[in-house]
Amino acid sequence: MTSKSIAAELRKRGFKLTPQRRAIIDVINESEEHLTPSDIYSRLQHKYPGIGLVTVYRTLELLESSGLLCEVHIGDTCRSYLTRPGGHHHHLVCRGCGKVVDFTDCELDGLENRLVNETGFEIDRHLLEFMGRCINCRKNKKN
Amino acid sequence: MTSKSIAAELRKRGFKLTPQRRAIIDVINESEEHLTPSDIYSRLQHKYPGIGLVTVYRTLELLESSGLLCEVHIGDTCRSYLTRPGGHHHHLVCRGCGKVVDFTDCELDGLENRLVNETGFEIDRHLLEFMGRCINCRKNKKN
DNA sequence: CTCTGTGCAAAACCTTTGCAGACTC
DNA sequence: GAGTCTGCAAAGGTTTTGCACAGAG
Repeated sequence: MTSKSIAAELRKRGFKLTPQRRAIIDVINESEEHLTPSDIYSRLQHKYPGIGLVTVYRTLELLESSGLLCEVHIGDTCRSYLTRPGGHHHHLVCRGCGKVVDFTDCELDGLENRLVNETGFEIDRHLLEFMGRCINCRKNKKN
Repeated sequence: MTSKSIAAELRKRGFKLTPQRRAIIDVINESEEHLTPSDIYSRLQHKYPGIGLVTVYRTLELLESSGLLCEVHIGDTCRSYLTRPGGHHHHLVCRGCGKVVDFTDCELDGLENRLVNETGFEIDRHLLEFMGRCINCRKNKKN
């Protein structure tokens, strides 16, 4: 998702598009990795000093509740974010460099139906992530 | 996994089996829900007062690194724990009451192979959870 | 202009660490 | 007994909140 379309989406929902929000979106968007709030904050210091950590938190909450960001769970922390390609998708995360590759088709319908039948649950969401090492980290040995 | 076998497992690894650890294991084990460290701490207060929150944290770390506990990610917090049935398995979590049902066969080999081929990643782990409402919460309307 | 957003400071949590004494094996 | 484990206190982080001012629409 481009930062432009995120900006448009925000406007559509009646939120203001401030330079701070734009900067935060840019930082997340330019990264191939998933970023924690402090990651984002420290990257902002270089390019857009003066933005407060509080603003980062508030912007992340806003973007997340609008469905414009998604979380990555696998790995060390559970609070790291990515811009969302839009729609249903899942992540393949590199444990070396943190790079995230998305994929969309998760082939879980059969399993989901079976679980519904067996348990009586009503299922409305699932979380699927793979973790491993990306091709570069495998070559470099380190990481 | 029974608390007895967890205790045995601990001993096998050379850890001491203190009353505090036993109490913490019991509390987690007796719950159908996934529990956060403070959940566990507050349940301990009733039955085993005097145990410190610090001990809860240390015991959770110990149990987790021994593979005797596992985390639940979907939902509000990412730090909630369950005793582990042992071996590869996944969770189906009720958003109403927090109840967790395990299942083992995740049918992800095909998908995993495809991702390996397409991305060059080496995949060593995956996280799969379903969330919904259990049969009781559906009946009760509330939750 | 209005009303949302920001930054600062501080509060509220959550989690980890250091240390002396207690307890398991 | 030896060495791990616990509890307390305190430190270190992270996240949230209150409030006055600034800035987007």
